[in-house]
Amino acid sequence: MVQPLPPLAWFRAFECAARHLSFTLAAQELNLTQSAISQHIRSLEHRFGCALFIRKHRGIALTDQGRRLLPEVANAINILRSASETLETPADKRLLTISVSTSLAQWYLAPKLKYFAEDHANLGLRIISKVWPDEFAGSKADVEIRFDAPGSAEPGSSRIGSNKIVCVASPDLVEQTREMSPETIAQFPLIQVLGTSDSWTRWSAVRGYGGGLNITCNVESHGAAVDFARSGTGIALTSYLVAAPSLIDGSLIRLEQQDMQAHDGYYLTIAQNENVVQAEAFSKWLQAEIRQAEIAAEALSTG
Amino acid sequence: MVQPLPPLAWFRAFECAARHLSFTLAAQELNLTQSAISQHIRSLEHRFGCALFIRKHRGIALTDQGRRLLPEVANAINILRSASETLETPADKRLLTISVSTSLAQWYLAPKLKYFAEDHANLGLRIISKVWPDEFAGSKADVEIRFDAPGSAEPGSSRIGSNKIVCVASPDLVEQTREMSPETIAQFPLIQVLGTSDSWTRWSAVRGYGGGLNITCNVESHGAAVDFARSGTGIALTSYLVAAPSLIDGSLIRLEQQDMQAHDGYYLTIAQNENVVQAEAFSKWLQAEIRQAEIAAEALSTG
DNA sequence: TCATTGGCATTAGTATTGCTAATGGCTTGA
DNA sequence: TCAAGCCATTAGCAATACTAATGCCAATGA
Repeated sequence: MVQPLPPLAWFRAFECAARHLSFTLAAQELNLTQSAISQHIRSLEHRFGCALFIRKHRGIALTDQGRRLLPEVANAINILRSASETLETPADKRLLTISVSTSLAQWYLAPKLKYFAEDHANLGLRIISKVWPDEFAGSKADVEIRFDAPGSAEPGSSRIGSNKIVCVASPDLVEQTREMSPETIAQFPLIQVLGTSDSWTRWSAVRGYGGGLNITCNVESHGAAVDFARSGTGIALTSYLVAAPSLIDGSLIRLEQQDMQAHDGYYLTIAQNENVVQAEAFSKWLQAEIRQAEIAAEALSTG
Repeated sequence: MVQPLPPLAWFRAFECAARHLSFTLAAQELNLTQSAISQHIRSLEHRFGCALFIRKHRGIALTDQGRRLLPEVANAINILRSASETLETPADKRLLTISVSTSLAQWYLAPKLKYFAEDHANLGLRIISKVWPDEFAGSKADVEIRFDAPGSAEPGSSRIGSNKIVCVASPDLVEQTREMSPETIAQFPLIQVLGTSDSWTRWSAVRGYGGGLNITCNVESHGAAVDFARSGTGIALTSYLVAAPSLIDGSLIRLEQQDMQAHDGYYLTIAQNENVVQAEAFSKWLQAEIRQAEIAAEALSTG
């Protein structure tokens, strides 16, 4: 059975106090109070069942045991400190490469990445925007967020966002805020996103609409669909998470209370490498932004 | 400024997991849960800002950084473990020498030391009883408890007990439990402790009694005074802490509600050596026993 | 002689950390 | 298809770390 070693903090307190022959000076060096040092030393002595220092008025002296322990502890601490310093990459030399769908680049990274960057001032960021999933192959990014079908996603990836498909349009185009029927929606010019099965055809089936569809515009991404919709080109059937910022700022409005469950979605993968911690930080930050945007958009549509 | 090192527990978790290539096996070896190991590794990776392991299904592999860190950490841990083992004296080879006044030996250690010994089963105890303070000189005991005057006590010693002097006698001798006046007390044979200024003379002065004193018996210690008082030889003026056990068991009763503040007392000194921790443990135990006895005796006298 | 100073010891209280239990996710093998 | 094995994560609680405050003591200087 492995006997637990004392905490490193106790060893450090001991080594530092022994070097200074002073608890007070050791406290200053280690950014603790003299009380903390005193307690650490005492705990170490209790743990070993022997005194390491002789307490004198205005100072301390090492006992024989303390003298024997000191070089060993100093050596071990030096090894750990050196190893730690070797391992730590200076933050200002680190570059995080993020390969992301243009939709998310446009509607989340462009307007918001500066906030992440502020919190990670010494972290370099390299953003690569891509449209099609196969463009990501061999890209060697630390973080990848690609738009893909469930079965095609990378092993170890996780889906992000609420997985909703919504009908949105510029308020100028539709000139009303009441819920629209599928029949009315179908009368407008429609914007279709290519490369996904979440299409107007699927929308018709889900809504039980059997009439014609006036698809006048095909775009390559949800981000583009949002762009065109904002300019009044037509009604877009698009990803809620991509549309959320525009719903929040009023550039777009939802035309149906009911949303459609998305088949395809955004999948995030983190490379297991020396940047994994930064990649996870970015991933968490982005997903928080998305969630926040979706919640805010939701609040608007029900307020 | 010294950057704090990660806790040793994190390093140990890392080293052990790296050696086993398994968090689960590392947990078994270190007597933790797999969850604890996982969290330690994760914390270490966050601390260093890089991954140390590549997680695979059913196992882990070291990253380049992990491979670099492992020998350094393993070395440091081995140094600390070896140093710790060298320093720890096997408990069953330790002998605590206690040099103590016969009064305390007789009335506290003889009846109660077995309880301390039970809690410290592997600690040898050597009790040396002494009467006169000068007998302690050069005794090289780990703990000394000598009866002394305040000014003569060893530097660094601390006084123990409540510092009260009381009049006690066997209930058979005085045949009453009512408070006795000084005049009545003085009619009885009196037992005097030699070598202390807390004498019947001082008692007379404190009580404002100007008559004669019937001192028929002089003894060399408070413990002996208690002994003689128990056998009905006379009324003893003695230390409350020494008399407390006899007051508790009813062998003696107090004759005055008011006690006299002691001038002399029992002074405890702990040698600063490799037994300091055990000496302190003993010291605390004994003082707790004394306090407990005095409190119990007090409760009886006011109940 | 006495007040001051400096340094260690101790305690109480609070914040932080360490750990377990429970559960989820994922891949592999039967 | 399902069980098994292993890592990841979360919630909750116990244990620890630390500070602030204070006590004690001896040396020093006025």
